[in-house]
Amino acid sequence: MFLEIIKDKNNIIIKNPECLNLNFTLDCGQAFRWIKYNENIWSGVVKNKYLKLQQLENNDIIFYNTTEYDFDLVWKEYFDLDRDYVSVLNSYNDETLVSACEMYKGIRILKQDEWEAICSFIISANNNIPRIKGIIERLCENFGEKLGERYSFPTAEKLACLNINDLDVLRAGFRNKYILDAAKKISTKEVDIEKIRTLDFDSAKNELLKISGVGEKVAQCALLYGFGRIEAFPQDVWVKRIVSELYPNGLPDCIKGTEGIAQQYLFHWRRNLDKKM
DNA sequence: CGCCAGGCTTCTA
DNA sequence: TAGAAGCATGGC
Repeated sequence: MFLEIIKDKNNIIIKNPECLNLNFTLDCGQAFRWIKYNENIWSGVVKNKYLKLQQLENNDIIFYNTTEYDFDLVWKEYFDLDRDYVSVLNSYNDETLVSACEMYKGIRILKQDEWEAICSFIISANNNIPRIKGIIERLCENFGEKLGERYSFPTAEKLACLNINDLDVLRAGFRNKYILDAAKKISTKEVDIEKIRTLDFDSAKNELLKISGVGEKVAQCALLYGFGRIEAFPQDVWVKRIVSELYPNGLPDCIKGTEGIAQQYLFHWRRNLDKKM
């Protein structure tokens, strides 16, 4: 998309970006590490980069203490800024989906670190979002590196060296053994992230399914949020609800190829629907 | 207190 | 191959 980027002292500012709303994007259940302070200021850590950013009333987004180099190398990809979301959303002609996109325009699919996405969505299994965030925060505080005011996501190599009971501090219950299995298989490249990047969708998914604790849904999430495969369509209980209520005979044709984006709008819309009732 | 959560593995028929 | 049970923990 067209971006007007301004350097302001140590900050980078995107002027009025099209289809990028931080409050929606950073808190719609795709990434679990963003913390909101007052004044629409958010802090997070991505790939060993601590970031504080803010969206102003006029829609501008300020990346605090960010170099152009880091913006181009890290944040452009992370916020999926090269994708034309306006065209994608305009291509949807399903009534519910159009309505969801109008209400929540500005959600983008974040391109997260692959390992972090795999591990995070293993933790997400049969869990709720507030608790997922807590477990992941404890994972980072206990086993990550201090970065600014936050901690990095621990590497698979770091976690692979731990004993199962070292993970008790997470209070993640039965998921501890899955986290450890994932860390071991990723760090030894028995499941090879670099290779997965090159594979077609089904082969990539089958690689991820070798990890204990990774089933169909977690694999789809890892592919969507970690590997940037926007054709993935993870179905949690909410999306299953949507499919059975609205699309019992199949998904609308208009989402073909961008299922993951449609899924995110529908997911957010459906969850907030229940909250408001 | 009971139901449920961005599910998975294992057991059973 | 399909369906149910069991799982840890805690949000609401």
